[in-house]
Amino acid sequence: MTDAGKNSDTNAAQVTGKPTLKTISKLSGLAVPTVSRALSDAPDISEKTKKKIREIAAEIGYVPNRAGVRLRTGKTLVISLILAPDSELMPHTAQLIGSIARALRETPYHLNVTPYLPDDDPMKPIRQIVENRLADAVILNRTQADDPRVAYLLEKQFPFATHGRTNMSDRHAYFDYDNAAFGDFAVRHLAARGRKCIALLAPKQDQLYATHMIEGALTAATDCGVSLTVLDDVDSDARIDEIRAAIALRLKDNPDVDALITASGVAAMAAAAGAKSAGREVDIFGKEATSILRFCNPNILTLREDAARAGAFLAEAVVAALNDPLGAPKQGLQVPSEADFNLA
Amino acid sequence: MTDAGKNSDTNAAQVTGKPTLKTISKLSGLAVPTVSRALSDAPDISEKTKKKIREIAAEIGYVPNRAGVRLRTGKTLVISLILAPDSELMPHTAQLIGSIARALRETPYHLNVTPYLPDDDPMKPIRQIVENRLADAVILNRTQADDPRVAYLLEKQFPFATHGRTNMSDRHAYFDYDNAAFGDFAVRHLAARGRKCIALLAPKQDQLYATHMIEGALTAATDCGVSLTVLDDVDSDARIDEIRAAIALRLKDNPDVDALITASGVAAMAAAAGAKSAGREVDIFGKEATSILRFCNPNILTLREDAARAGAFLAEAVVAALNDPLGAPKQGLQVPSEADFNLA
DNA sequence: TCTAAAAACTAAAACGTTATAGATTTTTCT
DNA sequence: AGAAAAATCTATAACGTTTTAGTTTTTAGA
Repeated sequence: MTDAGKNSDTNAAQVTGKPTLKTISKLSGLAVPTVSRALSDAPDISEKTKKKIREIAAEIGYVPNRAGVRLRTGKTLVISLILAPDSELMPHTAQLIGSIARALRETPYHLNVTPYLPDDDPMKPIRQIVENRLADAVILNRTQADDPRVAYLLEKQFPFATHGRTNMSDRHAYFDYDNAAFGDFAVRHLAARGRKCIALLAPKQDQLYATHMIEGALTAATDCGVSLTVLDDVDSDARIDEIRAAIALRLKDNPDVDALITASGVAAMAAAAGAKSAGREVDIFGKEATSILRFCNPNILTLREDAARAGAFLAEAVVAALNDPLGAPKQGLQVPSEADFNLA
Repeated sequence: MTDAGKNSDTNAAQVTGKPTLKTISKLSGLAVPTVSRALSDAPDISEKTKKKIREIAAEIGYVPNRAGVRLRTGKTLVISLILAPDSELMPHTAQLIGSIARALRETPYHLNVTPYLPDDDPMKPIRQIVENRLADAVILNRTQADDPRVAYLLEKQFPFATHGRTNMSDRHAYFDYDNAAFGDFAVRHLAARGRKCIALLAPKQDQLYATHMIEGALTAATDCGVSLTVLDDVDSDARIDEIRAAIALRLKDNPDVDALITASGVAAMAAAAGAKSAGREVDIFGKEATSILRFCNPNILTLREDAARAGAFLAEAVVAALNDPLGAPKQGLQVPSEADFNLA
């Protein structure tokens, strides 16, 4: 066979440099497309050939060139995490990022990070990614109930998953915490400690998690026969002293309040300080905080959110959406168990 | 000219889809390489042509295809941030990531995140990136004094920057905090408050920042006439109660200690709790903590580390290393000013 | 005005991959 | 044994870019 002869001529040569399909082609005497199809387990390649090629590939440590794949297929092999400005300041975000990236190691996808500034149009990075095909899918790490980015991605049929639900959640993959259960648990726990007048600090914005939290807290309050007031949350972007002062003010305006539920760890700490400076003894129940809050005074009860689990789930969900665009979107909810609470 | 004629024939056609050099070529009647060279401002293209091509490119919103560039040039246009397992748990890491990525928006580079697990070989991700050319440069976010990754990258002449100095720092770009100045300031401040017997919790490992911290603290202590003891830091991977207990134990073993300096915010909080549970009144000075620590009891004095500045610097430093591999590596040090301290 | 040099442009090739269509070999069936 | 069918493999082309080595045009020089 002239072919085999021609190939074996060049066998010895050119084994330096990063191995490519061409390298395997030369070493095996098979054509480049055959090698490609063998490695992708195509049906029209014999088992014997596949085995041989896989062995050579393993031996020389062949790794597909991403640029080649990308150019040919149009896939970027990149998943982009859209980082909202305020989430950079949340202690769990690094863990979320790390766990997404770690889960993606099992896949061909790499994680890239796309942040934007408070003044930026949140749609801009999304549009750039979709229009210029900078990624195959995106993960949104904080969403609003009516998130225009979600609407856009759904319209464009661009694969994505969100951290936090939206009004369109039945149509997309997400991971969220069961904030209704949190509100419920917090109220019941505080009621069991003898608290009668509980205030919940809820953000003004269009945030679904606050809605859920309030729902859960309200029904539990009715159930337990305690009162529940919803107060405007303090501006978490403000300076820390201002937060404390704002909370002290709310407590003065509501003299009967003997317990506070907050949506964030920072707010919880500020609440603790605000309560102290107002000379009030209140229980504080905070969400989304690190366990170090236990060391605060007054004690802060917290719900531990499992960012690592969220990240792993989001990675799997978004890869599932890529592999099966028509399948049902993966949806996960962390229902808090007793063990997730750091109680005093 | 047959050429112009041929091109104008197809002018109207094929303006759909993502614009490429070919699109501009057709619209302008110039060859693809001419367009390419015009856009990269090559010397052998006339100004008139350049202007024309740039206008068309802007009008149709041309963005170079990354896969094409990547395949042809071998550059990935990616910078990879190596995320150490423990840094995922540090509150500043998300901000570091965000600020690196934001700074890179001014460049053609994208940021991707490569985490590894405590059990993983730290060299593995680095080797993969270098050998398979998964990125053009890396940023290491925590380094040891004798970091094998740094040695490897130097040997391979692979561009990188580190967050934290090493023993080889004169040969690579880095950003670090001036921990000697921190140690100095902490001791002087505590001495000024009347403390006489200060303990510093330092990690056992091969960490240069601890060495610097101790150096600064020791000279200041001699200067101020107070005593300084260096104690083994507690294992920050341990459960939070264990950290607290470990600190209480150290305080019992050192009955004269009336102030503690810690290297991390978590340690500072644990120290506060440990001191309280040991019934001791000590001042605590912690580094690398969020300002919420101010609300703790006992009060914690902290040095604010500017993660955003670190990230922006690292991004610039690594891009500079890419653009000028032979130039002097960019090195930055955050020298703490009075304003960086959150004092009680 | 003619030639040499400089300026401006183009043709061809290549990076590594995969899809399509076609070619060859082997197997199966009569 | 011969033809049809199935199995296996290959040649070609293309994705979008840039580099190299030309080719053509313009300018400069005599």
